[in-house]
Amino acid sequence: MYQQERMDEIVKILKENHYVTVNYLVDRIKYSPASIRRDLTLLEKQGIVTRSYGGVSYKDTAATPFKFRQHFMKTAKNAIAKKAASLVKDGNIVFLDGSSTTQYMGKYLVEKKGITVITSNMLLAGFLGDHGIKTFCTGGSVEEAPHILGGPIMLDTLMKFKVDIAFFSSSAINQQGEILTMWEGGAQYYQTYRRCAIRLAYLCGSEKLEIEAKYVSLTLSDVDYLITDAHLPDSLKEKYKSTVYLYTSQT
Amino acid sequence: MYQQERMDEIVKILKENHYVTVNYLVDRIKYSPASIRRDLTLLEKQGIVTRSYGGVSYKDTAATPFKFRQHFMKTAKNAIAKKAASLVKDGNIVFLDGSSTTQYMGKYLVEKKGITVITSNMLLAGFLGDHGIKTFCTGGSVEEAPHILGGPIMLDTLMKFKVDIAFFSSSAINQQGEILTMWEGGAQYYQTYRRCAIRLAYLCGSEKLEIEAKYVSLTLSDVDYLITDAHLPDSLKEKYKSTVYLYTSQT
DNA sequence: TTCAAAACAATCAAGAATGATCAAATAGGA
DNA sequence: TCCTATTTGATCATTCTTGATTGTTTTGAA
Repeated sequence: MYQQERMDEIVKILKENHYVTVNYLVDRIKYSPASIRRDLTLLEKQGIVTRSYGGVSYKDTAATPFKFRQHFMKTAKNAIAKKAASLVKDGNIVFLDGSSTTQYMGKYLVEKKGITVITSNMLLAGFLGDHGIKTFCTGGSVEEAPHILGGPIMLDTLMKFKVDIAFFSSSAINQQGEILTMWEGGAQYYQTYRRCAIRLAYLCGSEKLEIEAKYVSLTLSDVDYLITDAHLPDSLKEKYKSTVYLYTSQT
Repeated sequence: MYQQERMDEIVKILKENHYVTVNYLVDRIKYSPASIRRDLTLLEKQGIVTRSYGGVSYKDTAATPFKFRQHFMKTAKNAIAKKAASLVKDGNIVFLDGSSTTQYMGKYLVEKKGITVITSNMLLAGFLGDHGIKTFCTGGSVEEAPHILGGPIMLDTLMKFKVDIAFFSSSAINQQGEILTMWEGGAQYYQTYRRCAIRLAYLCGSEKLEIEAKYVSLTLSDVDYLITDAHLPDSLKEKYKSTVYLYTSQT
């Protein structure tokens, strides 16, 4: 059994149980504690699980809800969001996906004139609507995070719009400039964004850099803007500088 | 058992009981009071519980990102909502419109097994999703009330479902049993509900009775259930008793 | 207000889990 | 077949958790 296979097994077990001890995994997978731990370290890095002393739990974002407060905190996500919002022109039709980074764009978007926003984040939709922005919610199935929508209905609705600029975020981006996701359906989402939007902006926190994840969706050459708070490795910079506008926001 | 698992257990116990004593937890979880207390300190820090001398209570408002408290107040709307929810059978596909009355149905619906809910109320969608109900949000344009969706997108999405029972409310109902609305597009909504749903239930607070409004949408003979807290005039009772199940809920 | 009992917080030693390191085992390619 | 690069499991030092002990705070009754 290889590492990847083990990690798949661990995720499978966690989907059934939500929480298991390391010893339980050692028992079931018949590998040394050291190897299991290594797998868990990786899975945690990919954001799939949350480790705790003695065990692991499957990361359901619903367990750690954040209230929709539009702080003016000096976080990395905020700096990225601010830069991202500056790409929106008055009158634009804008799409924001359900990621936590795009949520931070809310408070910067309310200052724009005559824009229309489509989003799959219900909290964000409510916030923008409340602040006088013409807002559409995509609809769809309520996912793990109880305010994010997904599924085919969400994509169907999105495709009804001619979007000027779409903002999204993903699980990871690797050395080759491939935009990756941890879950099977993810690729389809990003590819739909690409089809619907004239300009596509990828928001990438530094924690997502040079990490591997399971599924490939787009490559950097598919996006028009890359907004990050990290310094990209030179290999990526060279390779994509002709296709991607790079913005590095410092906090 | 490790700390994380214990904390999960504590939250689970609190979801059932709202308040428990520390000793009770010690008894049930079979760990030392010191450890239980440590767990509680952490849970309090995370904003999940509130400690008090001798016990803990569950802070359920923090658990949902929506400021959506489902009171058990003895209001008229509540009585109507409770009766309405009793019409939902386990496994049903249910539609709830964006009216304030249907919103009260949330807490009664979380007790049903295997139901699917479609709604144009974003707060309700979040609440139900958070409580483990398979939930779809219709999508659409964010209307005056910043958590209610409407417009053609909303109706398009709704029409994708084969709904067992739909619940809605309107502005008024007149002496002739005509269901009225104050705004131009309203009729189209109700007519769509009728088309999509096998059974249609109309929730009618007493304040809506025998009032005139501008636009006609359906008549009482189009709906299967009329749930109200008011005594209908005999003229209406007579006229429609063969087609409508009438429930009068007293507060 | 005072007092005793119960609950709580702080501290500590023992034991368990973890991370870092390294040698052995394994896989893949020449 | 041999060689190299990677993966694995064992070892050991470190960190974390736990329940007991101690002293402090809160509570409710006198």
